Amino acid sequence: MGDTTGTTARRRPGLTRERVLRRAVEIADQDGVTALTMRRLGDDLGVEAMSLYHHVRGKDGILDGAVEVVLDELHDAVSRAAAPPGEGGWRDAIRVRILAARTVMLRHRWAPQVMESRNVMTLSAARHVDGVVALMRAGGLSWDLVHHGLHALGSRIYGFTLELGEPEGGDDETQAMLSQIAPQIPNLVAMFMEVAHDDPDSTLGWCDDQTEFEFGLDLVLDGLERLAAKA
Amino acid sequence: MGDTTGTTARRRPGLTRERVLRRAVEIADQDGVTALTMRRLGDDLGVEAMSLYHHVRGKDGILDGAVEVVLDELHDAVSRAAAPPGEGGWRDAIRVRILAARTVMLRHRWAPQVMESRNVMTLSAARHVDGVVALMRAGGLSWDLVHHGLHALGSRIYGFTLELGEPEGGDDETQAMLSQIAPQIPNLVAMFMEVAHDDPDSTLGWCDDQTEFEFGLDLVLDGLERLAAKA
DNA sequence: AGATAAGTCTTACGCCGTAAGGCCGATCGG
DNA sequence: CCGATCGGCCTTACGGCGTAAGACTTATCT
Repeated sequence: MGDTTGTTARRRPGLTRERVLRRAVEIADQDGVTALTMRRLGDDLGVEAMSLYHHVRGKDGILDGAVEVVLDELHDAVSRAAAPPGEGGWRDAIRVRILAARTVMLRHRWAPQVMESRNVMTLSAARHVDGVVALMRAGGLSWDLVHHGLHALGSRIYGFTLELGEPEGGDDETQAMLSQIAPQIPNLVAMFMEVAHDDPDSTLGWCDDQTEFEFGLDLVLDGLERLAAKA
Repeated sequence: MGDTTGTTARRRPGLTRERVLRRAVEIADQDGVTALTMRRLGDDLGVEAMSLYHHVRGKDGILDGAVEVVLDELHDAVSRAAAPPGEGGWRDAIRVRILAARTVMLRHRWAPQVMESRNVMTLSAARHVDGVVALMRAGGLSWDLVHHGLHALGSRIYGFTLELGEPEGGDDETQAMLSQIAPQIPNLVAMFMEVAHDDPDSTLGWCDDQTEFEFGLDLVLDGLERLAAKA
């Protein structure tokens, strides 16, 4: 009380929560989230690891903060991409928002993992979801349908779906083992052959992430739209 | 060569890969995957941590193996649940399989996290997917639609979807903060109020996982069915 | 009986997150 | 102007992690 100047700071910090978190995101972007270590982060900032604790709650605080940075970035991207209200249907409006969110997530490949591994329902996350909810409501969906719809979208609402077990058939060993077990999964093999045939110039990694993401997204949005129309 | 008895074992092991992995799963089930550590696992088996390395590739091998155990369990459950072929549509047949898979995942809450965090495309996983592919093909879906369908299902095919940020509004602090930011997420708040009103006896955790899982699953399966019919 | 080799244990290293406390220097009350 | 105050940073240390290296133990085979 009686804080005349409005600041009680006795010394100007060389470090800042912002600076710490921004560098944390950079490290995770460049070298993966496992490289994001208190000592490494301190080194990168020209500081001892323990000094970080004056600006951040600890490792968990850094992870939370890094996600927060990404979500802010997501918010910006979504805001820029959002069409003025009242143009087109709710379905396409949501589609645009989510695809904008996805462009951010693609810049921070570690973020999905981290977000899934902890309870991320911060203000920035909630505001993004809130925006989608608003569009659904404006489109005439019932609260109940909105609720189920959010669950159906799942993490897709943030622009990502964690993918299990891409083929990854690079090295000879993998190839050999694959041909070993191929008889036990004939349908999968047939599918690979067929789809690879359609798109010859891709020996591996032949699944187009963007296409598959949009396919799944549209499947869900179409389903919701149909349920909304039926009601 | 010339191994007359068929076994070269010089000494009966007190440990076994199977015993190690089974205990690993039990630890993860009981105390979470962070409690699954080499020393802890060794202790539980009455053995030093380093002894485990003669039966398992290391920590990664244990994690992979534990997932493998779960996937085998999943395979059993799915096999038992699978209707004899030719009964009913492919859609419902797949639905039954996936819901059976889900019962297994609910017994091993750590498994989704671990499965997402590494490339799980082992034989048991592949066979499960292969079975779903077979049903889709029998139902007349094109290879292309099958492929997209797998992506759309995502990890739901294994019976789980990782959920982001359940409300979790237990303690007073959370409640206070929530009422603080409520004005910034009016639509979400309205939805919570409405849905909570429909189901009064649930102050929190009011999202029925099973219901939501099935809703999302049906949304995807319905979408695929419609696309298949249109072709 | 001696050799062999698998199974287990011992020791040790370099990481990790962080608790506890000391030092420095900018700011403020007098 | 000066000494108290306290925020910012550093030092040291602890316990836990995964695992490399190698010694010991013991069941089996020749």
